[in-house]
Amino acid sequence: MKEQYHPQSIEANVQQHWDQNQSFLVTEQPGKEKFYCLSMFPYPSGRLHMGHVRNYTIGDVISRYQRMQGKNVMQPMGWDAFGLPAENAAIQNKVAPAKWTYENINYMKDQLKTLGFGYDWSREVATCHPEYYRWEQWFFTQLMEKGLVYKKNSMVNWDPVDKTVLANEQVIDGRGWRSGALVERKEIPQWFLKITDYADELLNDLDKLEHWPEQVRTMQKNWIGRSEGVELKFHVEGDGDLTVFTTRPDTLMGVTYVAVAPQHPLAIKAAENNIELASFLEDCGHIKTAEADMATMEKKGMDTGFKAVHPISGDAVPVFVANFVLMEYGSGAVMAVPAHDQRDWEFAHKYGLTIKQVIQPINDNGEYDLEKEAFTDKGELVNSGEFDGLTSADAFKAIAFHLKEANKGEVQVNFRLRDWGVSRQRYWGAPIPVINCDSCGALPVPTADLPVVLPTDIEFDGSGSPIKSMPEFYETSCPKCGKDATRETDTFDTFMESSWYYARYASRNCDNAMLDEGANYWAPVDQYIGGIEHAILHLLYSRFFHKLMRDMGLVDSDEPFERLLTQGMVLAETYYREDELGGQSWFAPLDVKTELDDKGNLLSATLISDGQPVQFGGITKMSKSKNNGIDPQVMIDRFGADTVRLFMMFAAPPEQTLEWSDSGVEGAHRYLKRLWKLTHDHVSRGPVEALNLDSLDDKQREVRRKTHETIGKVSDDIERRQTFNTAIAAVMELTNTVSRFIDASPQGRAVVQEALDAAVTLLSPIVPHIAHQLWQDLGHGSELLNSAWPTIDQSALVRSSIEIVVQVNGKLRSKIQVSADADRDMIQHAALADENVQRFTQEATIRKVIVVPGKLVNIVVSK
RNA sequence: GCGGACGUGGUGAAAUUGGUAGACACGCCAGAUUUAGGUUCUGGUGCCGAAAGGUGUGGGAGUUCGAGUCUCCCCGUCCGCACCA
Repeated sequence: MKEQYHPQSIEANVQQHWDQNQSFLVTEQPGKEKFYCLSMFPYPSGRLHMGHVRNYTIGDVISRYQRMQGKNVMQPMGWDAFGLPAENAAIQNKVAPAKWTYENINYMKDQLKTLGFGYDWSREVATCHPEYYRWEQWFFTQLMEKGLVYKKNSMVNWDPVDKTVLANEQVIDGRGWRSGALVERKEIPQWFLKITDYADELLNDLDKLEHWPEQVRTMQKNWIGRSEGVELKFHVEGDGDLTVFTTRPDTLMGVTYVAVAPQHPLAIKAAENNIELASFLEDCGHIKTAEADMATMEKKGMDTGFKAVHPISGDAVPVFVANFVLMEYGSGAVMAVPAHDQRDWEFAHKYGLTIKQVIQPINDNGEYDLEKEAFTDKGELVNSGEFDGLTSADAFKAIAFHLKEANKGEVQVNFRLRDWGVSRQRYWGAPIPVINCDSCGALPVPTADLPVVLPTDIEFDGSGSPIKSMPEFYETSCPKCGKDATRETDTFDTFMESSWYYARYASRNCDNAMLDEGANYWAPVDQYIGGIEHAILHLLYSRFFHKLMRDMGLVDSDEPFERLLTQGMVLAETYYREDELGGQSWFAPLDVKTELDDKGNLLSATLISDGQPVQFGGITKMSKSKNNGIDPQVMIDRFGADTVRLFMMFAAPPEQTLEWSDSGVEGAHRYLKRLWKLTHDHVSRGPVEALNLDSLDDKQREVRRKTHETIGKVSDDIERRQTFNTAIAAVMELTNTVSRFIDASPQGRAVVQEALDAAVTLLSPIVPHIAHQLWQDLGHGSELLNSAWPTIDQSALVRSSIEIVVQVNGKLRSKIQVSADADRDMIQHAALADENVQRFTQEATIRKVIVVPGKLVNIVVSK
C-alpha cells in the first residue's frame, strides 16, 4: 500500500477495472429484485456544470447502495439533444447544430466517465438520433389515429424584423433579443395533444405517488386546477351569446360588467368602427405570451359599446375589452363581480364601473369594507332578489338550477390545465410526421415511411428554419391520393422526447418497435432524480405519456416514476452588460472580480479582462443562457473525482438550494487523505486477528458501539432520509473516534479493522474509487462493488448507563448519568438530588416535574 | 400577480416524533513539528461577560412545562407559470 493518496492514478485504474469487467452492464434477470435508478438526462450544452455533478452523484450513490442491497440495478444515461441552444450556437459560431451537439456529447460523456458514475453505456440514447425520434413520430401518428391530436390556432411571439417566432426566453422587455424589435402576438395553426382528456386521471393518480415530495404533488394539483362552477350565457345585443365560466355563481347577481379578451371576435367587431379601440387592441398585441407577464402588467380595458343582458335580472351591463383576459383560456370572456373579486374591484374603480354587493358575512360576523377592497369570502346573499338569504353554497345550487331551467347555463367542471401545444417553428427538433394534401387534408406519415429524417447538412442563419425553404425536404406526395403534397415543416416541442426516454432505455436495442418486454421488466423507474425546476411541466408530460403508452398496450403500469427526489438548484451569481440595442451579454462569474464590504454586500463588480464594470444580475440557477455555469473540470483535475463527489454530497442535503462556493473542497480532500493515512497506518502494522467479543474492554466496546451506530445511521440516511451530508458526517465521526483510539493490542486492532471496514464500505457509494482501493488494502480479496452492505450487530449497541438532561423552567442546568433501565421515579429522584439543579430549586417551589424517559427532566418552579 | 419552497455562528450546515441549538466541516486564533505532491498534529472558536450567568435560529405575536420545529401576521430570497431545458 502506498503511503500517499494519489487520486488520479487510483481513479484511472479503478475506472479501467470497471470498464474491463463491464461492471455496470445489466440485463433482465427474472427472480432477482430489480432497481431502476434514473437521473434526468442532460441537455448537451458543452460542459457539465455543478448542477449535473450534484444530480448524477446522487443517482450514483443510490444505485451503488441498492446494488449492495443485492438488487439488479440499472442506471442509464443519455442526451436530451434537441433544443434552442444548438441553434444559437449555430448562429454565433457558424457551426451546424448537429455537429455542435455531437461534439458536446462526446466531451460531456468523457467528463461523466472521469467522475466514475456506474452507467450502463450500452443503453445510451441521444434524442436527436433518427433511431430515437422515429418511434416518437410513430407514436404521434398512432395518437392521430386515436383522435388524441388536433390542430388549432394559437398565439406565438413574432419578431417582425427577424421574421421568426421567439421563445418566451428570447423576448426581453417586450422586444426580440437579437433584433430589438417590439414583438407582436400572432396566431398560427399548431398541433395539440389532448392532455385535458387525462386531466382527471393525472389529478387522481397523484394520490398514488406516496414517494413523491408533497410540494411537487401540490404544485401539479394546482397546475391541473380542477374547479367546479357554472358555465352560462350572456346574450349580447346585436350579436350572439357570450359564454363565461364562473366558480362563484352565488355572486351572479352582482355582475356589473363583462370582459372579453383583445382577440375575442366581439372585440374585433367593435373595433371596426372605433379607431381608439382598434389602437387599444393593437397595443394589447405587444405583450409576450407568458402568463407571468400577463399577470403583472397594468390592467387596462376599454368599453366596446356592446351591452350584455344579465341572464337572470335582464339588466344590460357593458362589455369591456380587458388586456388580462386570455383568449386561450376558456371562452375568452369573463363575468365581473367587482364587489367580490379583487381584480374586478380594481378594474371597476379605475373605469368608474358599478360595484354591487350581493354577499355579506353570515350573522354579520366578520369585517369588510367595500370602499377599500373586495369582499371575497363566502357568506349570505343580499340584493339578489329571490336568492336573498341563501348561503353561498345553497345559492350555488339554486342559481345553477335556475339557469339550467332557463336553458342559459349548467354546472360544469373546469380545468386550468390546457392542451399541450407541441408544434415549434424551429429547425433543431424532430420533424412532425404529417403530410398536408390539398384534397385529403393533414395525414399521418405511413409507418413504413418513418422516420422523417431531419436534414443535417444545412446552412443555419437564424432567419427561420432552413427546412421551411428546402423543397427537397417538404415536397412529397399524398399517401392517400398520390397527388403532390407538402410535409409539415414544424418540429416537436423537446418535452416530447424527454417524456418517454426512461422507457426507451429499457428497450434500447429494439429496432422494430417503440418498446419491447424490457420496458415492462424495468418500468416503473424506482428512483427518479432531477431538478425541482421540472416539478410541473416535464414530470406532468411524462406522466401523461406513460398513460398514453399504457392505453396503447406498450407498458402495463399507471405511473412512470415510483419515487422522486427533487434536487435543489445549484445557483451562482450572474453578471451582464447591456449593448446598444438593449440586449444583454452575460459573463461567467469566474471572469468577474467583485469587492464586498464586511457584511458581504457587493460593492463593485468588474470584468477581469478589461477592468470595466459589469452589472450584477442576481443569484440564479446555473444555465447556458446566463453563462453562470461553473465547470467542475478544474476541480476534478486538481483533487480527483472522489473529492468532488464527496464535497458535493457533503455541502447540503440534496433537496436544498445551494449557492455555489468552493470553500470547503480542500476540507473534503483532506478528509480522504486522513482516511487513507489512517488505513495505511493500521495495515502497515501487519495482520489482524479475529474479533473475540467476550474479551473486549470498555474502550474497545465503545469503538464497536460507534461502528454499529454508524452503520445504522448511514443506512437510514441513504435509504430513507436521502440526506447524504449527514451520512458523511457520521462516518467522519467514526473515523475521528478511530484516530483517537490508541490501542495496539490484538483485540484493539481487531476493533479498528472492523471500524475501518465499515467506514470504507459505508462511504463507497459516495467515493467509490478510493473505497475500492482501501478495501483491497484492508485485506479483502472480494470486489467491494459487489459486496453486501454491512448489518448492525444489535449486541454492540447495548449501553449500561445513559445521559439525562435536567432543565429547570426549560433551561439546561445539569446532565446526570443514570442506568439504562432506570424508571421514571429513579430518574426524577436523581435529577432533584443533583447539586447544580438544587441551586436553582432551593429558593423556589416545585410546581411540576416532567420526565421524558431516556431524554430529559424538566422541573417547573415558581418563586 | 398566481402556485410552491426556503431564511439557524464569519461560511456550508446539524438538530429525524415539540425535548441539550450549532453535530460534521470550512474559515479564523494560539501552540507544536518544520512542511516539499497543494504540509501534518494539538487546543480554542455563536454573541455579551473576569466568572456566575445572561442571551441567541429573518421580524412581530400566540399555543405549550418546553418552540429552530406548531399557528397567525409581516419582511426577504429562490423555483415554476405552458416556446429555456
